[in-house]
Parts: sequence; structure tokens; C-alpha cells
Amino acid sequence: MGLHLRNTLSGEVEAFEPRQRPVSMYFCGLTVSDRAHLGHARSWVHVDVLRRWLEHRGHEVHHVENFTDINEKIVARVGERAAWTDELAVATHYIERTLADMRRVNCRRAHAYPRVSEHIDAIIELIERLIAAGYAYEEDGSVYFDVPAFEGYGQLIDPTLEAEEISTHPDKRHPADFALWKAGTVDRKDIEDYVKRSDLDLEAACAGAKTWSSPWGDGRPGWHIECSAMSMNHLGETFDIHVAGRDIAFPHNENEIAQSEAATGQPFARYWIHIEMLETETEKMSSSLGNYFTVEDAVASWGQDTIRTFLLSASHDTRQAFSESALEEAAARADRLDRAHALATETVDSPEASSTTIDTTLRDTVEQARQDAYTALDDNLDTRGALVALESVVSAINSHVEAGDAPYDYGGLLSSIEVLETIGRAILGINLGASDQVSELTDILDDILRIREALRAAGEYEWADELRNVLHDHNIEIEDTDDGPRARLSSTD
RNA sequence: GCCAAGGUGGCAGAGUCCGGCCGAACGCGGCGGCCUGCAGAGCCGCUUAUCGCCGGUUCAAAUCCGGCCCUUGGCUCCA
Repeated sequence: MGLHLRNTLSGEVEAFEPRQRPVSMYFCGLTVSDRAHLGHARSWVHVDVLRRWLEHRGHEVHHVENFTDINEKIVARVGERAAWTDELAVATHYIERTLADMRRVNCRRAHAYPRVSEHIDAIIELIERLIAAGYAYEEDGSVYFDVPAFEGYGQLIDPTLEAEEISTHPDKRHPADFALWKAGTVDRKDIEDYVKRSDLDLEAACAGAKTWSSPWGDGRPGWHIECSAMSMNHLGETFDIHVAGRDIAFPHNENEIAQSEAATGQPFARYWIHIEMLETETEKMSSSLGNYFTVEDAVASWGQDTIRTFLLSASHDTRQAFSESALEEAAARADRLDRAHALATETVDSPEASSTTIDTTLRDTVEQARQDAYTALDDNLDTRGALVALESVVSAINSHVEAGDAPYDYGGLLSSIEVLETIGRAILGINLGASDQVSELTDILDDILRIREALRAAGEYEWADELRNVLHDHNIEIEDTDDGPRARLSSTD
């Protein structure tokens, strides 16, 4: 059936048909003024799976993800540390941390990470085009986009332009007009709300804000124009997929469309994918509300696979609730996948697997699961559906091996491993098999287990349990099975 | 206030586009059994749903139509 994606432009799930190779994909990245939190990771992980799925389906993908390194919130942190002498120093620090966070949740790198500060020329050029085309006007060294002049405004959502409550700058001709270029540097009052430390020297922080010279005098770029300039600079005037968080659909994404299409006369992004919010209790997880877990903390306490499984256990276009119990459930899911994978792998490699044994229930279930997972991912990237499909593979493996008798179906188990590794590991990015590494940990473990078996045989259970507890403290879980002890790394660190 | 999304079992959450297979998925939890020195894991069985409220259409509605109530997101920096 091929991939179908919900396109915010139409609100409908549409067949995805790229214009040309490679598929061009832009993700509206972070404003790097602080550590990334789980809500950000949710977007990254879904973008990552979208890319992996496209590639698995035979598309080549060019993936661009920006960093906004020019922003008042960043300026508000200048001076907090000795090395943070200007906003770029702060931004560079958080870009490095953010890239590390992306790796923590097993996201593949984008092909480019453009930064605003590296694209000032492109931004100025784009603004000049807009002025020349009659869609922007200059006022006291600032430049504004003339929203009423662009008929295509409101493609993503209808903003009802009369909104009187929009903060109106006196230079704006219409309340919905927005700044493309802001004259001068930041004002003290522009950063006050974002300051995290009360003892910060605001004057010094403002002095750390960057300005650039332009045809309209020194100033700073507006937020929206950056993404238009960077995306078109890297992907062309029309590209395939634009992904962003739901919270910036308006006005940011809407304004991007207006700027880009007004300047080029061409369609901007063809498919708009919006990632819904991660919510805690009753509100969205966000930096400004302070109700968040950083990616680093979350992975440290739950483990990469649990976090990744959690984030993928709800479709990208539905909201997801964050809670301790939801994480526990995700940990259980990830654990089940990993255990079944390990069981199938061990069994296939053992003499108890026979290539002449055929279990049609196992094989049928595995084949059905593969199809279900493919259908789910094609259907608006339903990662939850893919995980549910894998659950049936887990059950089939367990039923066949744990509840069944040797000889086991070599071919069937091999298929089950293949499905788990393809869907689970390669596409969803869950590191099945990581816990197997314990078997390669060291020969010492084998010796310890042998001693423990001897203790158990002798009825010395207290000492046997003590050994198990000690290993547990080192994140190694021991399970006694019919085939002897099995060791695995704890999934939650 | 305006725009948008959503209200399904103890929890969480599919299904709603294209009405009947939904007597409602998968998972978690709970109960019982098997296995087991214990624990864990696993297997088998069981458990619990007036599908927000009211009305309508239909042989038939969680699914379609109308009204109402409630929650959340956007309208300001925000993935």
C-alpha cells in the first residue's frame, strides 16, 4: 500500500509520493538555550523512525535539522558561566549537549545541522526578495512581513487575522504582521522573563547578544525567517517533508510558508508532519513550565531502550501521557522483546533446533506479525501498531520454546529473529540483543555461575542467593531455567 | 473569547475515515493453575466496559447526524 502520512495542510492521511531522489526532509530543531527534555526526544525519535522507514522502503533521504542559536532565551544565559561570553558560546555548549542527547536515544545523525548564525546572508537575501516582491516593508531599521499582502496565509490553520490580543508593535501595519529583521540588539526587557539566575548581570548579558549589519542597519533576524532560509538553502525552494512540534504550527510554521512561498512563488514543503505533545499529568511538558525530565536524566534512570520504546508506544500524531507507570510499562515491553530475542537466538544456536522441524503456528504468527508491522508503519507511521505486532512474535517464541519441547523449529525461529531485528532494532531502533553482551562480558561470570550451580546442587541456597544478589548489584540478572542459569544485563541500568 | 484535538475496562490505550467479524486489540494490574529450593521469567485459564451525556438515522452505531457537558493544545517563547 505504500507509506501514507497525515499532512497538516489537508488534515488527511495522504499517500506519500516524493518528488525526486532523495526525499528531502527538514525538521524544525531546537532553540539551544537549555538541556533537551523528553518532549524534544519524542520528536527526534519519531523523525528518526520516519527516516529509517523511508530508507527501508527504498527511499534515499536527505535529512536536515536546524539549531536556532540566535535567540533571547540564549542571551538570557550569557554570563552564567565564565566561558559563556556571548550567545554563540552558550548556544555552542547546548548544541554539543543536544547532539549527545540525540545519541542517547539512538537517533541517527542528520545530514546537516544548519545554524542560524551561519545563515545570516541567506536570511538577508530572502528578506530582500520579499521586500522587492512587495511582501515586506521596512520601518525604523526593522523589516516586517506584510501578512494581508499574501493571499495564501492560513494554509496550516486558520488564524483569523483580526485577533486583537496579538501584541502589536507600533511599527506593524497589521497585528498579524511579524518581524523578519529586528533593528538593533536585544532589550533588557526582552530577556528578563527568561533569566534563570536572579544574580545575572542583565546589562552584561545583553552585551553578549550578536548583531549583524544589513541593508537596514545593524540588527538580528526574526525567528520565523530562519527556518525558511535554512530549509530552502539546504533542500531547495520546494521540498518533500517538513516536521515540527505541534506547538509551533502557528505561528512559526504558518509564517514559514508565507515567507517562502511569497518569495519564490513556489510551493514550500509538500507534506507537513506535526508531532503531538508529550504531557505530564495534565499539561504539556515544556521548559517554561519546568515539568520536564531531561533526556540525559531520563535515559540514566530508565535506559535507552525503555525510553525509546516508551516514546514509540504512541503514534506521533496523538498526544502522549508521561508517567512513572507508563515508563514501567514501556520497560516491561522492551524487556519482553529483549528476552524473546535472546531466547530465540540461544535456541537457534543450540543443538535442540532442527531444520527439519516445522511449527506452522510459529511461522504463521511471525509472518502475520511482519505484515502487520509493515501495514502499521505504512499507515501514518503507526509505531505503536508495529510494537503490538512484535508482541505477537514474542508470544510465539515463548510458546514454542519455553512451553514447547525440543526439537525446535530452526527456520521458524530464524524468521522470528529476523522480524524482531528488522522491525524492532533496525527500524524502531530498540537495541535487541544488547543484554546478550553479558555472555561476552568475561569468563569470570561463567566461573561464578558454575560455583553457584554447585552451591545450589549442594543445597547451599543462602550462598547461591547471595551470589545472585551481588550480580544484581552489578546490573546482571540471573534467572534459573531448565537449561541452566541465564545471565542478562538489567535494562534499566 | 476564537481555532483545534480528545472523552472507550482498575491503569494505559487500539478501534471511529469505509456502521455489522467490537460478545471491543496489545500491554500493565488482579485471581487461579503449571513450572520452581526460592526469586525471576514463561506458559495456560479467568477477571472487568451502560464505548462522556441527550436525542436522531438504520434491520444494525463506540463507529454516521444534531445538541450539550468536560479535558487538553494553539492564539505569547516553545519539539
